[in-house]
Amino acid sequence: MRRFLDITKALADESRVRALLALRGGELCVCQLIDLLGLAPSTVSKHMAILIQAGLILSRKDGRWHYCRLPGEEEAEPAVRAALDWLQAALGGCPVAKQDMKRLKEIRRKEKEEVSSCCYRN
Amino acid sequence: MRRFLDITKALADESRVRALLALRGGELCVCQLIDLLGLAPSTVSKHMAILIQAGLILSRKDGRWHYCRLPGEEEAEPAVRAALDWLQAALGGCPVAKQDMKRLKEIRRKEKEEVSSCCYRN
DNA sequence: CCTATAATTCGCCATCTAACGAATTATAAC
DNA sequence: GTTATAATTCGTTAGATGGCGAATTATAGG
Repeated sequence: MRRFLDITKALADESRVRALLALRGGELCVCQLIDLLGLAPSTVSKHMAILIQAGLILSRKDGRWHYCRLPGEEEAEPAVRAALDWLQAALGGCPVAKQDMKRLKEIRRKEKEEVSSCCYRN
Repeated sequence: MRRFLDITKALADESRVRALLALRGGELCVCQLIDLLGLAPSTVSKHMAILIQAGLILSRKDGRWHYCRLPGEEEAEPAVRAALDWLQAALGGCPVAKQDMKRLKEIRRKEKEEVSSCCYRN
C-alpha cells in the first residue's frame, strides 16, 4: 500500500507528470528539466527525488550532470511499469506533452551548440 | 491533463483506495463505508465526492441511502478503466484489502439482521 | 407532527505540499 | 587556487488536504 501511494502521490502533480512524459524521448539532465518546466532548480531537484523514491525514474551521475531516465521494461517493478504504461496511454498525445516535446528539441539543440563551442570536447 | 490529475489525486489517499477496493465486492452505502473506514461521516462524504468527481465511482440514491459502486466495463472512460485495473493488479490481494473484505462480510451481515428485524420489510 | 437515521455542507484546525531564495557541495575549466 | 556551473539541502511561506464536530437537509417510521 505504501509503495502504491508513493506512486500515486508522485503522479498527482503536473510538473512531475510533464517530466515523466518528457523522459520518453530519452534521458535528460536536471538542468534541462529546469529549463523545460520553468521552475527553480531546488524545486525540480525535489520533484526528481520524489519520482526516484517512487521508482518511476532512474538516475546516474556524470561529472557535474545528474541524468534522469525512465526504467526499461525489465528494470521497473510491475506496479511502476503499469503506472508508466497507463500514463502513456492517458496523456501520451495530450497538448501539454506535444508542446513540451517541441520545446525539448530546442533544448537539446541548445545543448549541442554549447558542446560544440566548448573547445575541450572537440 | 486536468482529468488525469483528478484521478491520480483521488488515488493518492489510503482511505479512498480502501473504499475502491471494498467496492469490488459490490455496491455499498455511505454508512457502510463509514463503518469500514472508521472515519467521521463528513470525512467519508467528502472522500466519496472526490472519487465521484474523478469518475472512479458512480452513485445512486435510494430513500435515505446513498449507494456507491464501481463503474462497469462500458461505463468508465478509458483512463478511469485503466486506473481501476491498475489498482486491482497492484493492491487486489494486499493485506489491507483482505482484512477489509473480512470486515465487510460482518458489515453486510449486520445489515441483513437489521433488515430482517424490521417489521415493515417482512 | 415528532423523532430517528443517512448524508451533506460548513467552519475550523493540524499537517502536508509546492514553490522560492540563500547557502552549500561537487565537479570542471582556467 | 580561483571561478563557473550543476545540483542539493535548508528555511520559509502560501495554499491545499484530511480530519473533526456542529448545523442542516431529506427521508422513513411512529
